[in-house]
Amino acid sequence: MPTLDQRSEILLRTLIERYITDGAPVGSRTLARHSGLEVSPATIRNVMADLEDMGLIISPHTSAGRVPTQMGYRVFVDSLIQVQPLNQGTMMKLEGELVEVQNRPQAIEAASGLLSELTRLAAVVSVPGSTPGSGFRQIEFVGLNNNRVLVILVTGDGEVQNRIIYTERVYSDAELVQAANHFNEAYTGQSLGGVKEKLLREIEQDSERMQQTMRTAVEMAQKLFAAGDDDKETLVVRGESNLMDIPDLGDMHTLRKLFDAFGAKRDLLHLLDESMRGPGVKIFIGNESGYEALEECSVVVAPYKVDEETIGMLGVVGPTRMSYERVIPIVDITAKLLGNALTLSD
Amino acid sequence: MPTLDQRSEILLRTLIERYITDGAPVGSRTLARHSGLEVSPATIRNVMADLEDMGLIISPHTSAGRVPTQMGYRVFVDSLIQVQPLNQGTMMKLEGELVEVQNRPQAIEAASGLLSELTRLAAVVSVPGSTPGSGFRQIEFVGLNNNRVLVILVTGDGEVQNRIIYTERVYSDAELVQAANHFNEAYTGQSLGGVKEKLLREIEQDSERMQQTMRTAVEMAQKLFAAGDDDKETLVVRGESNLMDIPDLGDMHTLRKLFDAFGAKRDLLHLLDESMRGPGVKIFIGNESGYEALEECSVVVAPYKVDEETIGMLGVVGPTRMSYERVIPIVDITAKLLGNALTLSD
DNA sequence: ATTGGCACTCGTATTTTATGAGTGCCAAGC
DNA sequence: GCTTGGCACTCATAAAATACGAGTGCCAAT
Repeated sequence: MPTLDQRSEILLRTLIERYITDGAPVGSRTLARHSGLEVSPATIRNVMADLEDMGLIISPHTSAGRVPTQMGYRVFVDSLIQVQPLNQGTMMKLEGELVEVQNRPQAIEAASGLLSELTRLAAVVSVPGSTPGSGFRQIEFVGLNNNRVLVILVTGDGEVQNRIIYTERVYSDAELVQAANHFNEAYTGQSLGGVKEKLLREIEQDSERMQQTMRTAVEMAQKLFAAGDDDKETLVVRGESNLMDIPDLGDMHTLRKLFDAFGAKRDLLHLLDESMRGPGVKIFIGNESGYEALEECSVVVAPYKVDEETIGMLGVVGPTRMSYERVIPIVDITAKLLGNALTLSD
Repeated sequence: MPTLDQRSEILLRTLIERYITDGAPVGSRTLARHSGLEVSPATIRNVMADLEDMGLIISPHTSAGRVPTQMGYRVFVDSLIQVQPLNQGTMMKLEGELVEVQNRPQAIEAASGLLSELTRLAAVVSVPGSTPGSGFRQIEFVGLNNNRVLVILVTGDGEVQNRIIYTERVYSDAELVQAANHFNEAYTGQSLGGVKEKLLREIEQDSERMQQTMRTAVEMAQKLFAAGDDDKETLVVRGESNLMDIPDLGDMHTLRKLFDAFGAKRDLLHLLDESMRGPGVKIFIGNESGYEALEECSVVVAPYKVDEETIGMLGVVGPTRMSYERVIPIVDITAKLLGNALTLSD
């Protein structure tokens, strides 16, 4: 990264700020008026030429002003940005709506809604699947018709998973209750991974010698683990339609690809997962994200933590030309508040 | 509805068919060539003038051809349409993917995916909430920290609902188990409505005289009903982005309103609910739906039934100029197959 | 190093002109 | 009394011509 002298920094910053608010290429005269520097447009033109040589700004055509390049934005968010403190009202709103939340889905809903509403961009929140660390708490088997058994699994943090398994024969209610009791007595409090491991060991033993109850329990368990994790980590997207009002993303083709990405969720989820390491707000500008659909976009995300441990990510997707100064603190605070809300309610 | 003679019908039908495929106003010469009638353009112009007087077609401006009005489309779908039998391949695909489905969410997912893929439009599927008729089957209470109790309710059809209730005091595991037993013994198999009613009667009695177990059970029940239905009927929308490729909905403003409607879900859900009565495919053309966001759209929906009873709706949203002849049978069959799949798996 | 001056570029908006599909109407024909 | 060819007319759309002006790069002067 080439080093910039003070004046260049000021000019680059004001250029980007103006471009972000106006959306039009910024010329030397405008810049002279708004930079606060007491120099003529001609001087500024010289500096601008230098900035262009460095690859920080570019002019769309000969007789237009300059616009920031991706690298320009990068420098801006890394070292020039002056994030705005959060407006009193929005702070109140965020706290208000996130505190009175009762459970996890409600919290996610509130956070995504608030994010998209406050930033007027598309909000994304990654929702962790089965919390890996949380222990086994209770299990119930409910017999259905057609050799099917409904399994209800409650984990330590109060999450409920249920899935249906198909069995080879019909089990009586009594058998199912016994099997459940076996689990509940033997494994309560242990981690799910631990339960799985112990069970596999039990299965290794000659099943002929097991008593009937155990056998039933073991068959259930096998089927259960075979059914696999039903609840993958997933992604909530809200306020996509906000992006349709943004002229930068005007052409339908770009927008279509973006919406497809929202629908598929896979790529976005991957992007969020990858940036889970490390605290604080992360920003992907344009193709930094590595996904074609996000070429014209920036992604601003932050991790949210429950009990000091990061369990998911949240953020917004918007045009490269977004108001980072306004968006960053919103994403930052929302992540913190969501973490708090979940810590309290879990 | 003014009656049309044979020739007018043929002309209206071919005009609409051509307009649907080409998207451009249809003139008298084109119509003469494609109607199969052996008459001159001049004659056709006379008929077209009549059709315009009746309000079935209209010309965007003096020197363009004609396009169908809303009323024109209505007449078309009501009496002129010649629905195409379902393509062999798509039939196979529908059956294949909908048969191998294991549970309700999976089925809904498959149906919406198939609908949007086959029609290249936006698919909507209404997902019934707590099935009102299905009986009470089993309940479990799991104590959490902070005076919270997790309630797991299994209904007769194998659906699981869970919600968290807040209690005034801490209950021991034993108390909770006893309370659950009370419910499970007393109410299994009864309708949810019936359970609620009986409980209210129990509550009426002086709670002083109840034994402790009953008291606990009753407190749980009160809290539970107060918590209200968590799982409302909801709506799944898939393939919205298909609509962005459709030139008819080209202007961003229309599209934005449409996507907002998809996001809010309320209006669409209401529309689907209202048309639940009666069997078969229903079509709302343009503002027939009564919602501004759908002004430029048509909605094609059909109810799906489990055990002879309609439990939800499914269909597509697309431009008024959609290929009804192709879409109607797809929606129709998908509804039937989804019903079958759910009947088998429930 | 900074600045005013100046010729030059080039995207955008506006106007002009041309094109042609389609119409309504009329008078003649079956 | 339908049907039809003929014809003048309309008007959206596309292409070409013109005007405008914001912004630039460069240079000579300070």
